[in-house]
Amino acid sequence: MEEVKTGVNFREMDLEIKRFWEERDIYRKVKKLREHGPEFYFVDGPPYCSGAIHLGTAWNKIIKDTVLRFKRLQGYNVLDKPGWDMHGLPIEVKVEEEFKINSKKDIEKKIGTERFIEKCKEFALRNKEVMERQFKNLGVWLDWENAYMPIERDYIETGWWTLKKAHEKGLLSKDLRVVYWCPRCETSLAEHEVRGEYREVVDPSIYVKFRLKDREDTYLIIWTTTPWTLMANMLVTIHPEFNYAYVKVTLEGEVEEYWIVGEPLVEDVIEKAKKDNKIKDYQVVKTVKGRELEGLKYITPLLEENERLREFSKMERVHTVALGEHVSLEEGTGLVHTAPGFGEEDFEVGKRYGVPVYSPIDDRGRYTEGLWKGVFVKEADKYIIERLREKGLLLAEGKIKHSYPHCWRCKTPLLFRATEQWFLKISKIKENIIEQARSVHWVPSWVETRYINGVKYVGDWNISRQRYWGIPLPIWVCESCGSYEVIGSVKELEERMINKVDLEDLHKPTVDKVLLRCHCGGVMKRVPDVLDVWFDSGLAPYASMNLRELKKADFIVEGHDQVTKWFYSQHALSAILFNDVPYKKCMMHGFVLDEKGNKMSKSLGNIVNPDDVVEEYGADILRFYLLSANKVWEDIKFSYNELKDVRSLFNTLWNAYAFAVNYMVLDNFQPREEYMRYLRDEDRWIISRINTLTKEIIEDLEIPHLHSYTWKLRDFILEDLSRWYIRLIRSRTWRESEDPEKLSAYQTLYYVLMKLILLLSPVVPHISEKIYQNLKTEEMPESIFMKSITVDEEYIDKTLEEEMGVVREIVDAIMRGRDRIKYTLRYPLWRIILPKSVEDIVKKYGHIIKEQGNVREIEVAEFQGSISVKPNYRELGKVFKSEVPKVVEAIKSIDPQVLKERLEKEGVVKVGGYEIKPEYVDFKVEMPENIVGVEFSRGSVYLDVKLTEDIIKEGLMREVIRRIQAMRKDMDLDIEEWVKIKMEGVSFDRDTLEYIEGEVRGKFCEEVTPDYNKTWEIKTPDNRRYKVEIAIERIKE
RNA sequence: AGGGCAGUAGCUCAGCCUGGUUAGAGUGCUCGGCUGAUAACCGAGUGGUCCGGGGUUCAAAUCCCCGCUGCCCUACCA
Repeated sequence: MEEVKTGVNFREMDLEIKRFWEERDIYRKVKKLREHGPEFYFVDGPPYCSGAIHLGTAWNKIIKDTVLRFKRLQGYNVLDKPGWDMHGLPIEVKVEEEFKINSKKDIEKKIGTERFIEKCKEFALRNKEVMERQFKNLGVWLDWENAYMPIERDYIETGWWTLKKAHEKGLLSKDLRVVYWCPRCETSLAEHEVRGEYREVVDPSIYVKFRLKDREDTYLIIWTTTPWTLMANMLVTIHPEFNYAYVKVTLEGEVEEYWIVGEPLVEDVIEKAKKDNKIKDYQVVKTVKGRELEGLKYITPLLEENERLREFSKMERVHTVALGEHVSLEEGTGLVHTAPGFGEEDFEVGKRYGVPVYSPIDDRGRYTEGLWKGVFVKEADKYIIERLREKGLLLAEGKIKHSYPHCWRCKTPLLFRATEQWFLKISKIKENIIEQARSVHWVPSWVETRYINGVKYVGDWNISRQRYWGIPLPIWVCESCGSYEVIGSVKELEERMINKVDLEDLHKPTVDKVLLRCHCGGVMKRVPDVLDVWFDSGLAPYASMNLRELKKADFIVEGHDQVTKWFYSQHALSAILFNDVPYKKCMMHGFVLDEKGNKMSKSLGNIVNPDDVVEEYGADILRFYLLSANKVWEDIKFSYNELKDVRSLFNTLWNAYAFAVNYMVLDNFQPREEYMRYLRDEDRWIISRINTLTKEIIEDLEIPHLHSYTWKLRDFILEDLSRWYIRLIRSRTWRESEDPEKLSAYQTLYYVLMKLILLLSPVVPHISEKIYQNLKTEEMPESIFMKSITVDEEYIDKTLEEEMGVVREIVDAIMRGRDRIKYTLRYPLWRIILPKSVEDIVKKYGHIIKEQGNVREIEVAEFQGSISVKPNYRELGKVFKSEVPKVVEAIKSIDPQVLKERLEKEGVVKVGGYEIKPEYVDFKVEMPENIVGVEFSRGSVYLDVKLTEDIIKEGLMREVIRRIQAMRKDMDLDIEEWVKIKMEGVSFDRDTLEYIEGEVRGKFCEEVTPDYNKTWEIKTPDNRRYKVEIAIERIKE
């Protein structure tokens, strides 16, 4: 053990400890040590290689590191591969920026796919390095050298294997589907790319009349915000269960028409129509259920403008009324214009009715047919509106502000367009997924609801992307017969390929070159698509280990944005392959927001860089802060003030540790079991406390409830250790070197600190290791992380813990009372009176109360005074329910003193017809004004102040000691340094002087050559004033 | 629009599951005290429409319903 300086710099310490771990290869040694322990399989949700971590990703890894360090302390062999998300559009975009290009055409024509891919790879790897360094700076111990990377051959192969399996199970399909399409980037976008990209836009809002084919005066009224989709209208969908009204409308010139509108919306529609139409009168003439209208044939309004629509209308079910549950009566007319080529729900309805999926636009969003061929569809809106007006089919026109998806890259409003894509048919196994989700241990538990609700709404998973940087789809299509095959491994591919391609790397464009022979004799070429990046990370549970079987993760944890993303994507794949969920326990954490609760973002300029925080405070302070600022599933408002609170907490810990060690060093203390024989009550108390704490913390970390874990540690450090235990043993530490009571205090401190730092080590690994390195003996393991976390049950004494709690309350009450009457701690209290309820406690721990409260006598007696009664509502409520107020009235109607005595004698007392039992009431002694009484949980403490000469003298003595000590401190003397003191203005007897000398390490002399002198004013409680001059001289060697 | 979570002191948060009459802690501010581990600590004061409105109950921060606000997720409601 070596002496410890206070005023610690946690950042310097954490760098020192990181060096220590590095030089001694501690991480590997710890892994090795736990090699044969029970396995704990952790799967890291891979962060995207964007180039820099933020506080949220820092928090994420700190949670993981803390939990895993704890599992290791429990002896588990933790599988702890980190992972990286490396493919995908975000990196492609960055690389496009580097090349100063921005279209697919440029990639293929100007740069070349090969060079482009090469650059993406470089970019991902470079970012990975930067982020890895940042994670390491936080003290995160993961198996960085063996991290999983989806760009590696094995990983890609696992992806192929997965798809092949899915195919074999009939869960892979090629379908025409409506997808998001960016007309500027000329590509489809994935659902997740659209998330968070909804913005408010103003669109046209029009009501259109669709005339029925067989009745010239009857119209279906529809509402739409995308007039351009009318060019592909196929159906009008209505709800089968809703009521639809035939409204007889009388227009200018006595023209009568019938409008079919959802019944509750009639007035609404008429109101809207009034603006552009002279409606003289209207009347609902008939109401029918939606299903009765099914099959009605109508004339689509843009029939003349699009040749193709005319062809389609000859088909039986085209341009008829269809039924759909998705129709609502919230807005519009209750009738929905349906264009299967331009909308997901429309597509579904269209499929059910077997009408063509008609999507007459090109990659850039321009019509490929019809009157406005070549015009960008949004541009065509106004022409269409005009045309409808001319044709008399426009009922009303307006604007609507609503949220609409945009391209996250170029901010262009997206279109919906039917294209051919590859899908995993989640719809077929959705019920299984939901069922499996119920077997997961979710933290917090309501994530289950959220997850399941999320899954309920997901459709089939579109896994194909018309992009470059991703796992290539292992699907080859025959150019002659159109059949396709899914390849499950590199070996299989090599066996099948009919040309010669080096398959070292499996990305585009390499695999694109591979040709296979079809059974029909034709040549098969790979589909050009790559996989959605969410497929990459979804593979992680087995691909990270290169497995071909399910290995359920014991634990995963990610932010709340991942509930419907990674929690789902990996489950979906495992459900397809193994019919099971790939994790047992799944925890969700929140986001880190700025101080005001805003999201941290570049545009707001409020981003806090974790590296900067670590640089200023050290990694441990940030770690503890992030795990204690809130419950893990709630968001954290990042605050430097709270970070400072954490720093001061660890300052306190450090000072407690320095206090202990410095005295131990001074006395050359060596820890020994045998000193445990001399334990005093307070020692046994804190030893019990630390073991209770250990037990509770193990439970908290098992869940894991990291907030209770850190909160309990904080309370222990501040309340139990620093503010109480050290205060109690202070006097024992000044004793001479061989005093067993001092040694037992040291032994206790040693034991407690060792246990404490072990509990702290998962969250503050550097500080704990630093303390451990100084406290450890030769025989102990090289690093704190090689130790095991255990509870010494035999030291737990619950009664002692409770009783000590009461002792502390009493002492605190004494302090409060003293404060109230301005009677300082330096003057002894002649006597205090405590109630009978704490008689045992006084008997056992009276000495502590006396010492801490500076009390001479404790008397145990019931204070005689007027009594008041307080009803115990909880108890009364149980018995009397609604009678409670009457019972309370009855209780209050009799003299409390009488009630108390009778209850004591008779047990049960009848008042006003109610039986009153002792547990129904509490009695309280009212204190007269002139008595100093202070309440605590078991009654009151009464302070009896009597100023005798003797008491004043003792107080004066303490006044003097305190001042000399203050002067020593001013002089910056070492604790053991001796001084000469000259004192004038107050006198003491010989014994007192000697006592003072002992307390302050000084000798009173007649003459000194002062190094420091000072005059003090002392006022005693009996209002005597002393002017005391004190001069101190250092004694030099 | 639907789902989940949150709303309590100037600020950060406990308490709510399991209802009990004086709603807590830390921090901030004011005043006082203590101190040879502590830029620490202790005490007093300051500070609350427990988001709003209904309901259940003898009793609601707590349970129920309806709203409002914020965050996340889902969503082309045409």
